[in-house]
Amino acid sequence: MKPTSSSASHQRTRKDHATEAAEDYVEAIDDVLQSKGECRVDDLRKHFSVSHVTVSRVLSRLQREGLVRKEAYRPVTLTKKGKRLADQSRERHQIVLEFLKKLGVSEEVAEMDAEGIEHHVSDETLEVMRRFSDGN
Amino acid sequence: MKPTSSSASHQRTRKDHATEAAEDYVEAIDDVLQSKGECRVDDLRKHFSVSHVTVSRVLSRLQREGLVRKEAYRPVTLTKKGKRLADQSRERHQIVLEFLKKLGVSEEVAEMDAEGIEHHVSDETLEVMRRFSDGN
DNA sequence: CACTATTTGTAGCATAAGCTACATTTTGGT
DNA sequence: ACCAAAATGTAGCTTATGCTACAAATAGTG
Repeated sequence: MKPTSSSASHQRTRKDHATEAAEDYVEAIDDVLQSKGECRVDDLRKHFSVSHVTVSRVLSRLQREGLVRKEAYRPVTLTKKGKRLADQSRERHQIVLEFLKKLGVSEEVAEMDAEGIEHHVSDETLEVMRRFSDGN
Repeated sequence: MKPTSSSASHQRTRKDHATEAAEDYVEAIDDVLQSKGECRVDDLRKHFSVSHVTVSRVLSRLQREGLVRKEAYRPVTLTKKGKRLADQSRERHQIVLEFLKKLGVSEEVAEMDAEGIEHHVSDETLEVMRRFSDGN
């Protein structure tokens, strides 16, 4: 179970879409937890604009992977591993977002693009972005 | 058949993974066509490091969508629509790549990141990147 | 407490992309 | 021309995400 991207066995597609989803979900869960105290399937359903069924199934997978805790009809919580991933994801997100805004991209568009881009930026590029946003 | 992203019916996930694949494929096909004169399933198999079966199935979908032409055991060609998409994709790719390099990201990493990023950059951001690369 | 509305779960279907195994067609070499 | 190698195709399975429809649990209200 190595998320190394260029693994051996199955899957593929730069960084795995599954991993992207995991990052998006833990990030969203963490956000909801911080703003409302608890996070329900329905919160995520609204957040991602998908059916509750899709949310439910993704959460099951994330639970299998040890990122979230879930009991039927109860709120969702993040494991330590999930919280760590959420923090990392949010940090990447913030760096990309800040960078885009500093670059001159409008607030709304920067927000949208950051969500798509954050999963595809290497550590090197991220560092360059951070420096750019800071002193330059 | 609107690629508007926030459509009504099914699908989802920012910009559709299917669309990303389409862009990657027509871009790759066009590259191979330019460098070798013809493009075979096997060329794409190597390019994407997937099985020939996967390539074959994706090509069938792209044919359904009117992007490529395909006959059993023959080389693949691009339709006008496919060629147009390839050109657009390559242009985006080049802009992102140039931008990253100008930013200070190393050649190899810039190349890798550009592939991931190009599908998630809005026209606005792309324009900002272009300007940055040009005069600044 | 009961009844309804909301939330979540399950079943079952679709599409996309990944694979292996096996069949078929082309190509290449003698 | 023939036979083996390489390239493609097909069948069939997997995982991931999307949906609708229907069932079950929780919550809210009189």
